[in-house]
Amino acid sequence: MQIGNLAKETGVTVQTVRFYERRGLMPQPPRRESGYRNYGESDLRRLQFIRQAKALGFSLGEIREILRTRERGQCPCTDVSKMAERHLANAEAEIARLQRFRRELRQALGRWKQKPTRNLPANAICVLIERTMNGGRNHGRKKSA
Amino acid sequence: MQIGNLAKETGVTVQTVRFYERRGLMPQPPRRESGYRNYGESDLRRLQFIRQAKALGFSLGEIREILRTRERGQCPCTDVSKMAERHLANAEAEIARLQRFRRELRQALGRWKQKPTRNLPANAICVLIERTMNGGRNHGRKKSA
DNA sequence: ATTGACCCTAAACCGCAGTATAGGGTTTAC
DNA sequence: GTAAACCCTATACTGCGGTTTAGGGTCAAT
Repeated sequence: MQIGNLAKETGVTVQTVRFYERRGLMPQPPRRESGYRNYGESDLRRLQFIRQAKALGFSLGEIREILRTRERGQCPCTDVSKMAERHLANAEAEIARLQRFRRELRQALGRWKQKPTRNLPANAICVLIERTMNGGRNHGRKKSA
Repeated sequence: MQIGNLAKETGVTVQTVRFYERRGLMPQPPRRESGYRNYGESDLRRLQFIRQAKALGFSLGEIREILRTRERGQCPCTDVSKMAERHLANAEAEIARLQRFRRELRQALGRWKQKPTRNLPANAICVLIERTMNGGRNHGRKKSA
């Protein structure tokens, strides 16, 4: 199989396949006399695996280590489950962060819609943003560095 | 005020202040004969504004445009509220994406814990990841490109 | 007059995961 | 025999928001 077929089958570009090879995720395949890469079925499965792992949040570095472990004949699943637990924790932290962020944005927008900018003080830049300082209402303290 | 004081007051580094100047977010302040930048109170407010806008999800490019609008004497709040609505929509899409992602990871981990890898088929790489292909259960069809 | 803390510029580098460009060779069909 | 469609390498560039490095100059106190 040529690199173009492999790429088409898995939904990546030809450059990406070569990029994965440079990064050590895809093997250096045998070549024809012309220098063309020659891939087989296992390369197809491998590339599909890479896509799926990426979709589950694994970085290319992690995927490379998973594949290397497997190449040494070991089962990478225990390591993988640890990584997955970490991704899960990260996702949860990120969801929480985004929810706080969403709340803050909603409050800022809500306040501004209730009372759209009438007279902007000369030293103000944008009330919508400035009113969110100090926790959204003006009774907080500035975090000291 | 020297750049170091300004930086300390606002919790950024000196390099970041200079970086914001290059990017057009901070003004080119007057200099002493030695070349030292000399900042005033309005620069302090401006940098605090930049920090807060960044915390609300505005990019440096957006913040620059907000500040430019204000410098032309206009009120940027209407533009800002449009940007904020967009950030809100993005945040919501991202929350939804992360929630789907979290569910998929949880399912993958749950399945694997129920049935930790016994015998890995020779052509498999990692069941934990491979079982998530085709929608998590093996009765789907591969998405055709 | 020297030490230490501060300041200056220009330019390169970081992570991440590719994407693009330049300049060339091969294969296949007509 | 030539044109289209494919392949090759090496290198640079993207976005984002800075950070780091190299190589200096200035200011205050001692």
